[in-house]
Amino acid sequence: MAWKIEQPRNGNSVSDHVYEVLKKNIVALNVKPGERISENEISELLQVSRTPVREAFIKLSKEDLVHILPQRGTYISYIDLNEVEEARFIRESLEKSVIELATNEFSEDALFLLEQNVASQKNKIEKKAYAEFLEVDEAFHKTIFQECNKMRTWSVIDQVNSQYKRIRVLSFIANINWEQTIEQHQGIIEAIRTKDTQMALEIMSRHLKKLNIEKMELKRKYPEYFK
Amino acid sequence: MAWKIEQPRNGNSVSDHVYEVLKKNIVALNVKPGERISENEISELLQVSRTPVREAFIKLSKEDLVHILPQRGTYISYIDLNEVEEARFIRESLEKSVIELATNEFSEDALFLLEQNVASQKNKIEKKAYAEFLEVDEAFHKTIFQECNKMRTWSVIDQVNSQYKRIRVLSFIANINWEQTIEQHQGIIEAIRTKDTQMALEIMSRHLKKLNIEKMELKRKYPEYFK
DNA sequence: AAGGCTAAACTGCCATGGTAGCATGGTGGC
DNA sequence: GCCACCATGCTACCATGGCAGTTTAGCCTT
Repeated sequence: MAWKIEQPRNGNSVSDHVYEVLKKNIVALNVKPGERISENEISELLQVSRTPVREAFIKLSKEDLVHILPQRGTYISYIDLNEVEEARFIRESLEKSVIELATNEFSEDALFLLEQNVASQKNKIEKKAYAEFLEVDEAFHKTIFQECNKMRTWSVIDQVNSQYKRIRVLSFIANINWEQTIEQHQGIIEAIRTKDTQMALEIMSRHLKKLNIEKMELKRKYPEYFK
Repeated sequence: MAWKIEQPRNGNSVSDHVYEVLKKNIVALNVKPGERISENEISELLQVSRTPVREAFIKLSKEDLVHILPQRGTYISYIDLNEVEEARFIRESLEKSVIELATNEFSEDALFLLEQNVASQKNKIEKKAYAEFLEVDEAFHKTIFQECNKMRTWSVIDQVNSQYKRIRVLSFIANINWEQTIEQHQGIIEAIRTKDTQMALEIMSRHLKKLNIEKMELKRKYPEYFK
């Protein structure tokens, strides 16, 4: 129930703005799974009419972040481990395909960007700025897709992964080891640089499978968030 | 401009109904890329108010089937070969990952379904029922995902592929050889049965790369549909 | 005290009206 | 003939009202 709504709408339409505010709050677990929200409630909260709110609900339901029951109510979805696993499966498949491209051809400039990014990651961890770390982490992967000219593929991942971003937020709270994540990122850079496809595939695989180990533990610790 | 709107709405909401009617017509190329449509026009055509039409437009724009220019108009998207290629890339990646699962474990019942499906494919081709063939073809692939318990992955493909379904419709008109497609389907079944992962991967790869060859030719033949 | 009924209070859904932004076509000035 | 200007008519966007279906609360009956 601790909504954060302070962000301004940068040129976007009202509808997009509502969508983004809601999405951020859901993913950051500011609003708990199972909680009921309504068009009226949100429209008052954000001082807009019900129409854009409704449109935002529809978009969110397409990503399974909310669950609309016609004439009954709209609820924040519980985290569904089956769904998270399939999101991970999809992501692994696509990331592997792209990293394979990356080990064949990758510009120096983009490599530099990745290096910079990892430096930033270390910085965020030291400062214990976990939320910011997550963003930088995402940016790392996104950069690879960008350089391979596969931005649409990235947007597919981005969509599917709103699901499991919530799990990563939980990981923070549970304090999983981040050093390993950064090491893996450095390994990926190295593999791209040396054009070692096998190495890249293997690291990426392990990198994304980490989540598998965490999942069960998190569900045990925070059962109220799960289905 | 030859809309087909006769289908009844089966329990769906009005909004979903409008969405599906529009999507089918766009994919089937009943309405040409570049053409302008408006909330008013469609709402009159389907005898509903503008709200559900607008919601349908938003959904379609998420799949890049239409292009919304705020305060200006909404246009049917041209077929963008770059986009089609990326859709193909995504599909190849995911289909390969799933077919690998399928060669490890697949029930007899599901294998039987696939056999039946291929029989149906032959039938459709003989009857020259091309539109129906496309549906059965889709069902073939869908069945594999279903058996592997990866329906969400399928829905990702389904979404991304509305793009290139339009190309397949064009393929009909151009009369590409369908026998090869059916042969490949049979090959996939055989590979699953014998648990021959390598064979399955290779056939699937060729199966989906067929489109690559057709693309350029189709663009040459029907430039008015392309960007 | 417990169960059953009704009415009020919700929900999301759809219709409709108003508005700002943009395209277009025509007019007047040069 | 050319161009700046403005009126008109379009668009998607958002606000608002009414509605049918559902939940819930409270009263009444037993």
